[in-house]
Amino acid sequence: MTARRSASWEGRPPVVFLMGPTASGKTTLALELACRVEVDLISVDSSLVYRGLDIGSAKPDAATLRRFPHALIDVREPHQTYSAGDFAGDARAAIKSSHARGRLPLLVGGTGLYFRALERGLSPLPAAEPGLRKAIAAEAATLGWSALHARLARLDPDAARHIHRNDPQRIGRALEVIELTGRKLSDQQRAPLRSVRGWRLLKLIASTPDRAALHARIAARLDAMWDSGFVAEVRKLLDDPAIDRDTVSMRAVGYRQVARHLRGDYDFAECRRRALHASRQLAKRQLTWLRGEHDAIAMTPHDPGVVASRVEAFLR
RNA sequence: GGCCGGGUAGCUCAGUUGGUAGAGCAGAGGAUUGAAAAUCCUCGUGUCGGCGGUUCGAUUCCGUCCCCGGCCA
Repeated sequence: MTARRSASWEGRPPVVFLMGPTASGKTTLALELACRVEVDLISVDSSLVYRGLDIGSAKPDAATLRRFPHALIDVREPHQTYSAGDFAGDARAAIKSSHARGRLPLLVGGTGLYFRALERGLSPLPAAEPGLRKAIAAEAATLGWSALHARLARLDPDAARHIHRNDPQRIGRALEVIELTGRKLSDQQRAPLRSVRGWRLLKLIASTPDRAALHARIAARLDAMWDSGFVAEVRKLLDDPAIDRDTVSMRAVGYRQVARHLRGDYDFAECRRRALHASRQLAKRQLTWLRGEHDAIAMTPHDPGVVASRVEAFLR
């Protein structure tokens, strides 16, 4: 409809975020928006980055992606890792190139940390170092995580105060950063975040009428996944010797439960039950992130015309 | 219709030798700095099926009625 093209955006170029919990209909809404406004779609989703995670991640199908190309989908092999830091860099580059072509970047997804890392920036910390991470995990296996938390309390009392003693992931990361930099994590996090916001930002949330409606959508979508061959997809991924159940991509909701079912930990009925539960818990955590987005506007996903005019008004 | 079990949190159940009750699961709220679909933290008042009786006090004992199983007819 409105073909809005200019050689470049003068002043602060616009960016739109479309956030929402799993199964909220945000992808459909983004596609409908893309039919009405000229946008460049950029995915903000920690699972869609992996090639081969298609059915269980609710990735748009190949035909849809050809018609509506998305940046940051299928940018890693399933045995590799991707991080918030990777995302912040990649997304910034994608936004920049979109602006250079005079277009509107539309970031759509449900990964709260990725949105935050992009909007507010990250402290300048080193990336994960797989060997060191493995060494710390091995140490924890013999000494116990409480011993490592105690060590953190010696090396960086402030960080230890903020990290719960039962939180192995954050204890490990803190020790990793201290080891890699020779400095306290808490000191490095105190430095102001270098947020690179040179844009005007419109934040939209795809919401459902209530929690029960979201739960119903989650259940229906999961059923459709089983019918589309989700189990076979996971079996094929696990055939790759580089992939096992500790692989980051296999910890995603649904994939983890199916992998355990395929290993014989429980039957398919139990697998379905657990996958449904995990999906609902994910949605709940996503909603917690979204409640913190005070400057975002909630939209019902079923009203693409309204959303489009909202975006048009923002561009004007 | 008779006999035997049950009826306690959304679900499955425990328990109170009579002093108005607690686990698991489900669910909810929160945290979130390179694994984030990850990793953690916190949260349990419910006519103890209804009505009566005994008792200072009944969810607990007694009676009766209702409901759900099982067996017998």
